[in-house]
Amino acid sequence: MNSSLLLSTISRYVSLSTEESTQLVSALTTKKLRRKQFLYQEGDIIKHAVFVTEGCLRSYSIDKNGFEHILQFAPPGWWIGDMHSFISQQPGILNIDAVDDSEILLLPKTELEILYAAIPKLERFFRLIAEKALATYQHRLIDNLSLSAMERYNNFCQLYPSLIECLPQKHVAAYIGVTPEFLSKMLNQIPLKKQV
Amino acid sequence: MNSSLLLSTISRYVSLSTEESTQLVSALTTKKLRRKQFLYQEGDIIKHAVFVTEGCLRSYSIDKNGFEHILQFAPPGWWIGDMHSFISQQPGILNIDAVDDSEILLLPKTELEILYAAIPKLERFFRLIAEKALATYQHRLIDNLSLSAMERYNNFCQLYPSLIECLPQKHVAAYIGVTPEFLSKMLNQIPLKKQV
DNA sequence: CGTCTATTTGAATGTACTCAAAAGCGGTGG
DNA sequence: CCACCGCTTTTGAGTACATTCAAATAGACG
Repeated sequence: MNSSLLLSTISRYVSLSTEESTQLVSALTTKKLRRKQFLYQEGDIIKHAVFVTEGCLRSYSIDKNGFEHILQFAPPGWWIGDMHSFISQQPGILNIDAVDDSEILLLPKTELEILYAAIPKLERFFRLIAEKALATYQHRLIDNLSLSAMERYNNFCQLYPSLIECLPQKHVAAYIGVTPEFLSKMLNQIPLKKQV
Repeated sequence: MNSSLLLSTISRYVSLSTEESTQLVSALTTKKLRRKQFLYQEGDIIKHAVFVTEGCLRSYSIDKNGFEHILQFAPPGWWIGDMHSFISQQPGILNIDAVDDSEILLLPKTELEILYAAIPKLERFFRLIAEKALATYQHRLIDNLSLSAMERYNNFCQLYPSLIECLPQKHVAAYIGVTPEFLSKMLNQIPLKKQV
């Protein structure tokens, strides 16, 4: 199983002993996902913490008009999930699927609770990454409230340069909060404006 | 010191022994804030976890055009802060001030680190509230991406019924992401539309 | 009362959306 | 290898939602 990426990620925050690492890894299962394959759909209860080792997943909601709004992309090394469903064990509002063929590690919530008791450092790790994710969402919300569509696009390109190359434009649009048509016009009208 | 609200809040997540509670409380300091008084300004480094016991604080950023965008209101029982600055100890982008005359508890980050080592249950508590806050931000972001201004306003009224009564309308506008003028028109044009 | 801030109102403007249709592009099967 | 299919992107015209700027009105507080 390809758990080395997970262990090296954890080691940037806390240092686990060999036994602790082994205990953690033994709680994991691997899963491969085909492009466009669902991992979770709206209404599901999230039973696992999900860590991406290959490919790319995304989480998104579908509004009452049928439009997708993307909350997060998860390339290798990232966690992804519907946090509300995960902590409350109630049906979630997010869909999670694979943008590319992907491989993920699944850590059952029930196992995680046991590991927290056995390995306090693991609880610290999840506290730290929850805090970091919280900071990221705070900034994203501020950006959505204060920046124009073009500024949000530029921001996205700066923050996720590797993603911009591999994502269909409509996914970028659904992340920054505009329609695919508008993003297309916005990007193609830059040269026109400069020529005038 | 009025730490009972903090202790009862914590007890909803983990149960601390009397000694542990005492140890925590001894790390706290109290501070009173007058209406409109700053606790932190953009560029400050957040050195404390801040818990509100009375009144109401808010965190917000000011964009390049001088407009305020409110990230959070914190009535009694809530934590507030610029998480990125708190965890990285770099200058923050948020302003935090008192909406009403308020009283807060300050827990220095340095003390908190010590407490984490001494009281694992406290680390669990902060993990749990970080995860809960994360879930809240995920939903808020989805709402901002998918709902109209009117729907975001109704949402706000439902989620924070006690706040709506005591906040100036322009703060509500700065939270849901519209101009004060537009919120005013929106609220006053409902009856007009219904009369026609 | 007077001052300061918040709210309301109006007209003009702008940003982004809707709907429709065409063009591009990648994969698949004949 | 080409033809076709489905999906993405582009383009255009018309529209809607929200902003800007300005000015009037209302409220709060010393």
